[in-house]
Parts: sequence; structure tokens; C-alpha cells
Amino acid sequence: MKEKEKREPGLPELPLAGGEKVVMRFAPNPNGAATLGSTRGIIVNSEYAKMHDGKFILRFDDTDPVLKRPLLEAYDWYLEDCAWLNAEPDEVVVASERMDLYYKYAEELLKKGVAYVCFCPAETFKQYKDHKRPCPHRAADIEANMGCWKKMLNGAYEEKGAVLRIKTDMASADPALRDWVALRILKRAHPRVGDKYVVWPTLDFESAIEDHLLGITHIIRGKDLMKSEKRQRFLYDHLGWKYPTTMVWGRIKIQEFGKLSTSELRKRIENGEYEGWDDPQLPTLKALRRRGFQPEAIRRFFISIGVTQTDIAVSMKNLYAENRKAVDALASRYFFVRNPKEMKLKDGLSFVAKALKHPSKEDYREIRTGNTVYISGDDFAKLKQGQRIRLKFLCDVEIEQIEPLVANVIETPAEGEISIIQWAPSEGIKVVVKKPGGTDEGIGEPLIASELGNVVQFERYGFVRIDSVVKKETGKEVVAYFTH
RNA sequence: GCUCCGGUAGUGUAGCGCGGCCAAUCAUUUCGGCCUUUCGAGCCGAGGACUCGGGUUCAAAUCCCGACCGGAGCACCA
Repeated sequence: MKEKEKREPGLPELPLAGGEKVVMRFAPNPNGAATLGSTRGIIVNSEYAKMHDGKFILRFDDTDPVLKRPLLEAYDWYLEDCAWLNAEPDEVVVASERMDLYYKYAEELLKKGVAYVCFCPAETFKQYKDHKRPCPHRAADIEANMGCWKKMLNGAYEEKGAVLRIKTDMASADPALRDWVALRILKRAHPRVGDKYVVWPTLDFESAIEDHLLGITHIIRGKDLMKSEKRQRFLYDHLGWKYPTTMVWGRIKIQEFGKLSTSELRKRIENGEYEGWDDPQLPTLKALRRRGFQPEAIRRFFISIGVTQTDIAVSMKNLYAENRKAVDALASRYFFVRNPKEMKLKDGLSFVAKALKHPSKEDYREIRTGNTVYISGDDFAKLKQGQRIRLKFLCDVEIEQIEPLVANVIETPAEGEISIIQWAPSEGIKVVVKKPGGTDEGIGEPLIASELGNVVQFERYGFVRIDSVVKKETGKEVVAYFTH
């Protein structure tokens, strides 16, 4: 009989070899701030490490100073992001600081005769590859290869002048597997280590060496890197190493953002199309943090998505749902009206509304107003003469005329169906809300300014994080970032 | 051209290695109801899927073959 236990919803089980300590890694290129895609890597890898009382390593795969050039600030950003997500790495490794290691193994491979220095231009090599033929350099003896390798390191060759290839099988049925490049020449200063090196390892080489040296037990990698494993296995065989267990996940696309690469994001930010890496329009962790998303919600969101090989397109709605659960209990309620319209309260002088800060807590806020209040443009558009509505926590009114808007205060509140709307007081403050889709402007109650840094709910509008309060000649102005 | 991988409700996901307990799990979305101290909140309820065609079998989401669809690799990118 087989036992099918009900598992808690969560990540699929990690294939365990038994007895070994689990070591996971997340290995980004710090060429920009962490995106939602990188966040998935942080969450899932660290989660597996936690589940098995293992180790979580953050490794910066920053070995391309040209095409995917690292951004100096981004190293710290990743550290901050990990900390914020409660996924602090047990160890941090920077590839560009461990170049000697890669050189050492390159030499070892040359000595074993399983690697060679190749001088073919890319196009020429492709010809050999397509015809399953070895290029002439493959047959060079060890002495000659060592000599060429030294010259590579000394800068004797120009960029693209020579590469170091790993011998695999030039007749492999899969063209993607034939003698791949392990190290190449790049004569451009690296943001972190300067111009100390001219020979740089490719990702396939660097990450293969590191995964072994760091004792990584499980690798989770994108489907696009599936062939990397097959390439790297040749290297592991040459060196007599055991390859880690691998899991593969498909591409993730966030429906609301489409596909934006880090390089593309960086280009647009540098062009001034966005305010920065934390612009609320961007799918970066920094942006979500500024918008007031809770780390726990982000964690649950990515865990619910799991690890499957299918390419997926998930909606932010799932994240909103998780975040709502996290934020609803702690967000105080306030009134904010977008595109305000003034409403004159006839026969009124001044009012003090006693309003609940949260529907399930006995905690009140006061809103003082004169005989005018503001309602939102959206609500205004639906008003009809003679209609009764309730200004929440204040009073019921009957609309006497629309333009200009005048209403009579009704002493006895209506029974039954009546629409209830939020309002802003005569001495309200200006509020600007930055949203993924643009900016809303309006008026809110003055107490909003006291919630700096907090996530609050603007009733009938949504959750926002109070980002800053700026003093202007016209008075205080609140800038809020829209959560959802 | 060569090679590899995948396809369960609108969207994710469980189940698939060891076929029956699957008239298929959970979440989200959608719809309806309740609440009216808001709501995009909460509570209750409903709807909605095994890509297709063959085969094996008493029995197939699960095993086999084929088709179709989708993604990826064949970079001196990560």
C-alpha cells in the first residue's frame, strides 16, 4: 500500500541524498536592482535552506564587465533586499574577487589535456561545430596550450583573439554541447576589481567551479539554463566531481509588467524614463517595498507559485490577495478624495467627526471641518438632485443642487439603503498618490501626515504607504505610494 | 537545420515515479448572498480544467506511441 500524505501547500519536496546538509545558493548578476524574478530566487532558495536547516549562499556572478556590466551599488541592494525579505544569506561570495580560483582550475584542465586555447574567430568555430569537426587548435599539445594560456593572461592577445575551450564531444548530437567557451578576454575595467584582469570566465565555467567549491547540494535554475547543466557535467567529469542535484523552473512573467530585462530597465532608468529603481511603475523589489508590500506576503506569493518547468504568467492580483491579508489588520483608515469637488453644507457651521481608525478596533480619529467638505470627482459624477447620501461618520445629506454643489443636512439618519461615501474636510491637506499607472491628486484628512512610513487604507480607494510629507508654500503636502 | 523541455479551471497549483480512494486539491479571479463601522475588507455559497488522437489494461490525468501547441539552447550574455 502506498501512503499518500496530505502535504501543506508549499514548495515541492527537495530530493534529498540523505544525511547531507542542504546548501542552496542564489546567484544574481548585480547589474541592477532585484526584480520580481530575482526575488523568486531569493525566496525559494532561502526557504529550502530553512526547511532543511541548511545553508543559504548569496553569490554574485559578476564576471562580465562589458555586456552585463555590474552596478556597484547593486551588491548592497541585494544584501538589503535579502535582509528585508528575512532571507539573510549565511555566506556571501563575489565571483570577481575569486578569479585566481578560476585560473587555477583552468590550468588544471589544460594540464589534463581536456581544455585548449582556441584562436578561431566565432564564425570559423561555428563552421567546425556545425560539421561536427574539431578545430585545428584542439589537437595542440599541453606544452603549447600552457604557453598560449600564459600569453592570454599577460594580455598578449586582444579581445576575441583567443578563448579557452572545454573539450566535450564535437560529434554530440546536440550542437549546444560541443566544446564550449570557459574563459575569454575582456579588456575593460571591472567596476569592482578594476583592470586587474583581462581574462574572464563565462557563467558556465565560473558557476560550475563555484557550485562545487561551495558545496552546493541543490541548484534551482531557469529552464533557459538547462543545457548549462549538460555542458557543466563534462567539466565535472574531467575533474572527477559529483554534480549537484538540480531542479528547473520555467520562465515567470508578471502579467501586469510584461517582460522587462534588468538591462532594459537599467537603460530606461538611466534615460530618465523612470524616477529610479524604486519607481512604483517598476517590477523591482525596491518599488514594492516603497509601495508598502509586506515581505511575508511576497514570500507566500512565491511559495504558492512553487517550482515547475512550465512557463507561467502570474497576475499581481495573487500578490495583492496575500498582501491584503497581511496589511488589512494593521492599516488605519483615512479619508482621501481624488479629483475633489467642493460640497457646501447648508445651515451647517462646523463639525467634528469621530471616526473609527479601524473597523474592528475601538480607536478613534477626529476630523474637523467647516460647512464645506470635499467629495471625490467619481462620486460627484453619480450624484442626482434630491438624492440622499451619507457622509461617513459625519451626517446624512440631501443634494439640493449640483452646480455648484449644495446639500442640506438631514437630522434623522435614513433607514435602509443609502450610499455611503468618504469626504475630506475644509482644511484638508493635499495628497499626491503615485501609482503604477500614473499619479492621483486630491485632498485628505490632515492626520494622514502623522502616518509617515506606514501603510494605511484610504477608504474606498485602496491601500497606500505614506512616503513623505513635504512643506510647500501652499501648506503641507503628502506623497503616498499606492499599494493596491 | 540540429537538440532539449513542457502542456490540469481565466490565472497559479496539488495529484503523475508505485494506474483504481480523481464525478480531480488548494489559492486567486468571476458571479450571487450576508454585513452596512468603508472597501478593492470579512463571512457564506456557486461556477470553472486533465490539449487532441490512438494503444496497453477489468480500470488511464497518471504508462506507451503519434499529432498539435508553447518555451528554450546551438554567444568570447547572465
